[in-house]
Amino acid sequence: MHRNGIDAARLGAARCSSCAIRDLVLFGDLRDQDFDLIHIPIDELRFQPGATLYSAGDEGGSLYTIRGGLVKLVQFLPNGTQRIVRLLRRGAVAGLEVLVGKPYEHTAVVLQEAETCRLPRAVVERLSKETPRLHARLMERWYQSLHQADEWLTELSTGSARRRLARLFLKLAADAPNEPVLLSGREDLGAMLGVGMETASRTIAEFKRAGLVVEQAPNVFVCDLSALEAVVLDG
Amino acid sequence: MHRNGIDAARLGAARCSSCAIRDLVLFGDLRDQDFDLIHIPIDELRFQPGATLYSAGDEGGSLYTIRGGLVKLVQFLPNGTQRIVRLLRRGAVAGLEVLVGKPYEHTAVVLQEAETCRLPRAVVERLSKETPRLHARLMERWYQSLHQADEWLTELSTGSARRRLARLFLKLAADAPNEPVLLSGREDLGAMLGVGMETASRTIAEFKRAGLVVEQAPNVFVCDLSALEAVVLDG
DNA sequence: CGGAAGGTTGAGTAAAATCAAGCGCTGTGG
DNA sequence: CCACAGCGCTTGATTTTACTCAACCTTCCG
Repeated sequence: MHRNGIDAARLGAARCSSCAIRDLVLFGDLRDQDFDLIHIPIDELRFQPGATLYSAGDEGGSLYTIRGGLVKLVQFLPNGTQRIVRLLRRGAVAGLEVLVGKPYEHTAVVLQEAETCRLPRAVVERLSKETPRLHARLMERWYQSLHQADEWLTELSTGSARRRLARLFLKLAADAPNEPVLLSGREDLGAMLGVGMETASRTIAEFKRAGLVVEQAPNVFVCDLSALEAVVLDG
Repeated sequence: MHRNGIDAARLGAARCSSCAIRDLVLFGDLRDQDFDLIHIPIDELRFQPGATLYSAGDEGGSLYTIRGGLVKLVQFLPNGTQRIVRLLRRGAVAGLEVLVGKPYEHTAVVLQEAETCRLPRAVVERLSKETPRLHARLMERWYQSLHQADEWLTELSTGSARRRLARLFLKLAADAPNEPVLLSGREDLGAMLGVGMETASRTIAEFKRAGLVVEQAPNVFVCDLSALEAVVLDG
């Protein structure tokens, strides 16, 4: 089911050559002449929190470059529980699997208002045939995803709940220290760390009591990074 | 440290055009003329159990196509414990990360005698520039790795040790039912499931008592697949 | 024969799941 | 304006699970 129609706001056709975050996005080092090859417009879409970019099992029509905001990739287990396998932020690409002809593997749900560029599969395939520059970019994106997947396993699914939570905070704080870390509810937190939501809640509470984090507003955390480092190491 | 010199037996230069598993390997649909582009020989290497293809942090010189056997990719945590993040079998590629200029992310250790083709980075890059056919193959390999990483997280790092073990047996038995499943020791088993080795041992013992598996010889298991399915579902 | 490595098993402890109750918002309708 | 239902979160009590430390048992091999 495509909820794009109701959840997404179309901002207009993207003009990649004047993209503000050109150095980050998939099409970043294409040239104007490359774009002459395609005549399908690339839509720029804005999604509100809770909106779904696509659902697991859907036939993949498009990739999405995340220009801003936060998107979770969720995988459902047969038994009904769900697990968040990755978080996508500015510069990441969602839905790479459509390039090998597979349906979407995850459900992509927006956590923080997200701006995206929707790249129809045909466009990427066409450009990919013609311009080797795009290949390097594509491989980087595959690599980023794989790297994050491995990290997720070793850092967020190993050790006690305390350690996992500490590592999550550090990871989220990494690219913007001094900025508070935004989360999206205890349920999601549990699904990221592979623990129950009660355990997530209790562990957060414990961190707050110990002064490791301060919850400024619901789901907005100021972190004591060096203290969190200590938790990761000493337990 | 390169242990290849002592651990690997060089079988000779590979002739891809007459490869026995041509439809599986990375260079499977290249043509003779493609190979004219390179003059670096591709070595065919055989590794004994325990041998290391490469170590995490090494500057990546080569990719390895796994032609047979079994290889584990291990990631070490700062605290010293290790976690197996993936298993590579026939047709898989190890060390893709060198294609984006990164050092190896994991240590690749042979579990069952492995036959490999070592593809120097320069060869893959050169061929990749010239022949678009290789791109599709490369993307498939990235996809396979990413897919397996996600599966590993949701299936082998979620739920009780019983469920995880059952899912592991099912996964290993999947592509050759009726064949016994080969494992490589309780320590590795724990590192795959993210549990201690004692827990792995106890859980195996429990499965044996319940008749879910029979250990024909050390680390050789005959599995009752439907009974294992039941464990995954009902706990 | 003795030693080492891998495996098993037990007892005690720690951690997390589970079940359940209660709290504090927010939005809705009387 | 207040009552109340609903949701997300917290917290407690209990049970289950896995970790830890330790002993012991094989098997293999010098």
